[in-house]
Amino acid sequence: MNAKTQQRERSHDTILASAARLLRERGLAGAKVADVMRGAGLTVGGFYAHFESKEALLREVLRRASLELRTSLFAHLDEKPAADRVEVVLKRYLSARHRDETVRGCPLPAVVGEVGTTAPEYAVVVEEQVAAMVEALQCEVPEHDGLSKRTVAIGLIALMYGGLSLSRAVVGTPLSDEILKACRALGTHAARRGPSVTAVTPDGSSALPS
Amino acid sequence: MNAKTQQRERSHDTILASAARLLRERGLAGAKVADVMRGAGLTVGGFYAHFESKEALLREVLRRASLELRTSLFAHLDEKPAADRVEVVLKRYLSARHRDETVRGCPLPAVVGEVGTTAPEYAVVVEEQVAAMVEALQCEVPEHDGLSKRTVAIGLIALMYGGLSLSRAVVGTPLSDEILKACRALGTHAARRGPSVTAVTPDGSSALPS
DNA sequence: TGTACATCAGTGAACGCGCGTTCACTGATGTAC
DNA sequence: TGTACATCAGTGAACGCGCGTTCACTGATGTAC
Repeated sequence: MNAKTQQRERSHDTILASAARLLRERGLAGAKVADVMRGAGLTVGGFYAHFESKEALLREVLRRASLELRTSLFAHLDEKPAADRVEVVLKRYLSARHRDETVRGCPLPAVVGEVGTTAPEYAVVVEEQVAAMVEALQCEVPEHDGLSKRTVAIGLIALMYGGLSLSRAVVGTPLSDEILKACRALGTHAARRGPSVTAVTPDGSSALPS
Repeated sequence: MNAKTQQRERSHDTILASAARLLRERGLAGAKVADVMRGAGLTVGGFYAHFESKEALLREVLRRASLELRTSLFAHLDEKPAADRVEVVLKRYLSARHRDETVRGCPLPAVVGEVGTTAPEYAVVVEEQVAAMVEALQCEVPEHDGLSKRTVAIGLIALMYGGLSLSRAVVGTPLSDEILKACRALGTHAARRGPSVTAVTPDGSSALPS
């Protein structure tokens, strides 16, 4: 292992780290090559010795950031009772800390809108990463009378992603915290065993709404 | 009313309509002034006789598009039984049609990500419009044992926005339809009356999960 | 009613700026003898 | 070990392109007499 080769690998990693930060903070279009390199303590010109293109870099960064998120989101879940695990994930994802630490955490809020509009070239990567999230989360969903675990997992991911995105968009207003709180509550409620409509009241009458 | 004045107003409206289409299809940065004017059958140069800036135009468009969405989303709800109304709204918002008709419908999926990252100057408008959606939806939420109507409304909006956005980002894959379906199901379930955990089974034993 | 002038919606080219990408060059590190 | 040459990570300026905005101009419509 050369000093040269070592330097090269170190730079490569620094660029990836800088790009990951900027991608989450500013999105695909906002993560500019010159800024990424500046963030890595380098100059623009050197970029193309490390990555084929901006697109190739961001694809790689998306994969890594997404894996990182799953790791931290599902960390130490085995220490929690099975019935609480979804709630723990909801609390972690829909926390004020996760909202405010734009530099870390979930890359989706900064990316999904662009992929649906001007950057469809990242659709495959996003699909892979959302699918991976679904796979991971559905293992933690408790038995549910009305809905499949996969259905609950997908719905919760949409709720979490939507809540965090909206909360970030209106950050600074009271609505921002309210969104996080409401999504945690609704998510926790929705993941419960239920469907409450088929439940029966203690006196034996049906609780079905008219 | 002059022919000149009439022409001016017609152009103004055409520009707004063209911008509304492009904003939903390509987002804030993607709705380029030249394209908006071309879409209105005009040329770039004339734009600044109608609007102070691109930002002023898009602000106006966001307000209008958002109002339009609420109107169509809550239309004819009085014809449905009160208990079904939330489900109707969920079905309308989370439909394949709404996903595919990018040119109409909800402007949020194309906009929220940018507002949270590179376009915070639209945060106030977005906050207003999300708040208006919450106000409108909470009136349709049925009584709920565990959660306030407002909490349910906010959660459902995050779920709908998140589901539609993700579904659009992965459009073309099987996951896209699956997301819409799962969000409809989870949303319908979550808006139901009970917290199911306090329900009691017919034989009188508690249904509380261990 | 006709004529001369004023108004103004819209045109199209240009300006300034920022971006992704390329490329000739530099200088430190590595290699051959 | 020392010397001459090769390699290659990184530099910084330039290229081509696209964007928001400006502005001198055009020509149809409106107004005054």
